[in-house]
Amino acid sequence: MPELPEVEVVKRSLEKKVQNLIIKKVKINDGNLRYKVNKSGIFKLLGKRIKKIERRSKFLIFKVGNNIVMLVHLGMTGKFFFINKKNKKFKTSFYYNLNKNKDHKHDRIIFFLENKQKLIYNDIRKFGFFKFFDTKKYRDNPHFKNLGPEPLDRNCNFEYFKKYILGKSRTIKDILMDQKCISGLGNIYVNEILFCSGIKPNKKVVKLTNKDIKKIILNAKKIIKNSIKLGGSSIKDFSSSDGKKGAFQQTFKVYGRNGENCSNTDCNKKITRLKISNRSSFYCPRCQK
DNA sequence: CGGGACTCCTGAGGGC
DNA sequence: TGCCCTCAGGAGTCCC
Repeated sequence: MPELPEVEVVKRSLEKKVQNLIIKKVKINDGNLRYKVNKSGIFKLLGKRIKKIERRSKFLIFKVGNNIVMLVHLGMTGKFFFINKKNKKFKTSFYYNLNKNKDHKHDRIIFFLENKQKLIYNDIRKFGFFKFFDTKKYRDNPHFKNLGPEPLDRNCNFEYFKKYILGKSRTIKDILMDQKCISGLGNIYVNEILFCSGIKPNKKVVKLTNKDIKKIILNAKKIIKNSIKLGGSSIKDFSSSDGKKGAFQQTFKVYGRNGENCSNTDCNKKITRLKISNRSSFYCPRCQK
C-alpha cells in the first residue's frame, strides 16, 4: 500500500485512536508476515501502555511501556482498523459493512485494548512486518541503517542529491525508488515527481542537469507535502485507521493513466507505460525528456 | 560494489 | 465456469 504520505496519515489517525491505551490481549491469527512475528516480543506488550506513535519514512514506531519499540512496516497491503465497541455507528459504517466478512480472513493480528476497543492489523499479501526492540537500541536496527533523508528533511537538498548520484549509471526512476537515497518515496510519487519535473523515468542520472536536479528535489517536497495535506492517496485498499479516504489520487497526473491524454493543455500525447526495474512507470513521451 | 532478476503472498481482472 | 496470464503504494537476497 503505502508510501510516506499514507504512512503519515495512518500515524496521525492512530495517534488519535490508540495513543495512551493499554494493550490487554494480543491474538495472532497469522504471524507469517514478511518476517515471522516474534511471539515473545509481541506478548511483552501485554499490560503495557501505547505511549507514543512516530513515523520514520515508511515505518511506524510504536513506543510501548517504558522500554519497548514495536516497529511496523505495512508492505503493500498492510492496514490498521480501529474498532470502538462503544460506538456502533463507527463500527458498522466502516469496517464490517464496507468490507463485509470477506476481509476478516486477512486480519492477521488483533490487539485488544482498554474499554473493549481493538486495533486490527489486516494485510492481504503479508508483505508487512512487526519487529520488537529495546527503546535504547531500535535506532540501530538494520532497517534504519541505510535510510536516506525524507523528502521534507532539510538535508534532502540539491548538494546531497548531486553527490549521491555522482558516478552512478542507474536511471532516475530507480534512484528515487531507492530508500538509501531518499526514503519514503514509492512508485506513485516517483512517477508524479518525474512528470512534474519534465524528466523521463528511464533517463540516466549522469545526464541530469543541475536544473533537473533542482526541479526533482523541489517537486518531491511539494508533492509529498500536498499529499499529506490531502490525506494521502486512496487507491485499491488504502484508508487510514479511521476509515477516511485520502484525496491525493484525484491529482495523479500520470500514475495509472496509461493511454489517457497528457494533462498538460498544450499536449495531445498519450501517457505511456514503461517497465523499469520490474515496476510500471507512467510518463508523457512529449513532456518528459 | 552495482545492477538486474527473482522472491515472498493473495487477489483482481482480462482473454480464451 | 475454469484456467492461465499479468498486474498490484515494497524491499530483501542472490548472482554475474
